[in-house]
Amino acid sequence: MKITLKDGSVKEYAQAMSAYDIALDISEGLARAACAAEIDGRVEDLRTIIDTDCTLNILTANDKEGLQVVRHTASHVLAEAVKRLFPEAKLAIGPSIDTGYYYDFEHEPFSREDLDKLEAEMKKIIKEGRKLEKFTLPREEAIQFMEEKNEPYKVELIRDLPKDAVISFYSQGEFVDLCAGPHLMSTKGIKAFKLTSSSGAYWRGKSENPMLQRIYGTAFNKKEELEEYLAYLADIKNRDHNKLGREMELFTTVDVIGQGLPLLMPKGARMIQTMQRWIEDEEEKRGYLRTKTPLMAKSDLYKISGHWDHYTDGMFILGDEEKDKEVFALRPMTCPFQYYVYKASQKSYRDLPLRYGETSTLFRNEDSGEMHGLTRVRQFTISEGHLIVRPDQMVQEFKDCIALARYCLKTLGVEEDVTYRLSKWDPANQDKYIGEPEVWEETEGHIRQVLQELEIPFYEAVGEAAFYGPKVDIQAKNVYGKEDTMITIQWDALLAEQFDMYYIDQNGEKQRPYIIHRTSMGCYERTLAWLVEKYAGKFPTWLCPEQVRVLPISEKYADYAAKVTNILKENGILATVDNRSEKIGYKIRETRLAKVPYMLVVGQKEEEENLVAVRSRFLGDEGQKTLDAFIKDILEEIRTKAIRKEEVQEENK
RNA sequence: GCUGAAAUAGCUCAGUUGGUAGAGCACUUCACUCGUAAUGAAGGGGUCGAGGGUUCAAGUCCCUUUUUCAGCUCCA
Repeated sequence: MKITLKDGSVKEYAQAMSAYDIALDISEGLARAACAAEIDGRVEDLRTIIDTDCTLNILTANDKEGLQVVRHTASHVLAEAVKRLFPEAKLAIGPSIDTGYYYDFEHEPFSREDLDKLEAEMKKIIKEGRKLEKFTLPREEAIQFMEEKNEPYKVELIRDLPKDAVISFYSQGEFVDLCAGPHLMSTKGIKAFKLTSSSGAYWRGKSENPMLQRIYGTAFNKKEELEEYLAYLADIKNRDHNKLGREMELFTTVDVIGQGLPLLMPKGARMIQTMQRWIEDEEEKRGYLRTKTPLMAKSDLYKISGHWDHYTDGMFILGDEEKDKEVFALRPMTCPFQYYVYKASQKSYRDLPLRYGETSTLFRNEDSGEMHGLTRVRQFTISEGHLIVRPDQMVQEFKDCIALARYCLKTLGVEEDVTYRLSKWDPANQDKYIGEPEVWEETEGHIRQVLQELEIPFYEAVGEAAFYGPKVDIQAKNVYGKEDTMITIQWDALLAEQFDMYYIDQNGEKQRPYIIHRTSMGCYERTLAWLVEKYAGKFPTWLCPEQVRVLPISEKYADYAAKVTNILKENGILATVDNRSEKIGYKIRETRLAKVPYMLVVGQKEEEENLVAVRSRFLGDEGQKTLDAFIKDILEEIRTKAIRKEEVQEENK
């Protein structure tokens, strides 16, 4: 609820609220309060933040901001518990995060048993109902205070604060922490919490800094909410592509093949084939020309492209520059290969734009700790493309690339699940990039304008550009909330120069083209992973590696089942038959667990009348149909790439 | 790359202080010929991720290594 005060005085309001046992903490520009108060005869747990404009925000248990205050306070309680049980630990930082909170400590790694002990200690601290009180110190005294407490990380934090900053601390009994707040007034306000995990984390997020131990926890206002959240965590594990994708036999990994080199099994490979055929045909319709270029090249090529200077760590290099006459590298991108396709003949301004597309396998030597399922791998295949365009065509072509990307997202049913990022260079880190600052500012401005004209909501990120140009990245989150780039569209006004690409204009003069680097659907492996998690394995029919399974009631009807299956296959439908001598219930169970959209049960009745009994994932038992009618319906569903929202909810027995 | 955890049958997992490797599912065979989420019986299957060490004896203890997971860092 929000209350605007009549007289505009926080202090007067504070007096009035004291009737409700609400304590106010009035300081620089902002007043904060938190309490348990009785309102309208009901006791509610309230946390309030009062702005100086005297609008009172009462944060109840359901407010996101209120919950973050609870969590931040829980992190202080955690810090106190650690100090009590492990006095030698040094404190770093402990903020609230989307899913809860964490606190970093300099200490030996914590075990699960340690976390359990810490939870018990936190419970005690909460029960003690410690009052949180804020006080401030001048800079030098604050530094001295933390030095006395032997907290070097805190001292470093204070030293980095602006010279004129007011340095605030919160105490809860004998435990004091450097903190800007806000906090609950009492530790009693933490109603339900849990320490979820611990792991190493670099001090201030820099890998050259010492590694601290981070303890993650979460907190909620009600026990039920905490339990719901923990159940949710367990549930999303079942959608995790890395688990479900292996269970469904979409992919696997093998020790002796190596990290980041997943094997796509028949079902996963079939899904990728379906997507690849679709994308290649769609790009053809949009004026793309196919190329197929080598997976490796001499180092000379990468020296021209700039990759040898900017990206050798990320490449697989074959050979040794000192010993070998020629050194090769597996390609980490397709750009220069397609440039040489362009350069193979002289181009007129009339030839542009030229849109080259390639289903391109790339190799990137990711650090060993980075590999994950199908989303971070060392070899992957991407719907890559480069558009060579005249500067006057650039904006329109860039828009068309975005339109193609959006079409792909819409068709896959994921258009609502992405965010658009304008990835810019970092002016403070210019040696990571090529080209002049003015060019960067200008091209970033063009992309910004394109996004605005298309009315696409986006955010901007410094330091995320390619070394040759800014880009639009279309980002998606996995089930755990971790973000990955799915699609990228890059504006490149520089590489044509490096490769001496040109076209002849109306006046017979050489001109530099611009280049758009883009993906239409992105990387097939990563997209597959995304779809597994989006649909929990229950893919739209057109994407399913097995669309129909024919189930004869008994072996007597095997011939009819085989006939039905063959007719389906002749119609391009991915169909299989289960001829085992199992009961029909058993076969149905297995087919459902395999998430096959349609099963056709055939027995005596069906064989006699040339029918099939349809049971689908969407509607359950759909009754008997002629085979022709079924084929007509499913082909229409596949042709339109329909995404059917309805699913029969049945228990996993 | 860093920190931590893990690796036992195709899968999910059990395996006490070191003393002859287990279950369920799956698989194979046989019987049953079944009408919409698990028919019954029997059987096969393991250098306990790999390499080295300690010991009379190692799935178990130690070292190295590979892979997987969580997190950090990185991701042109």
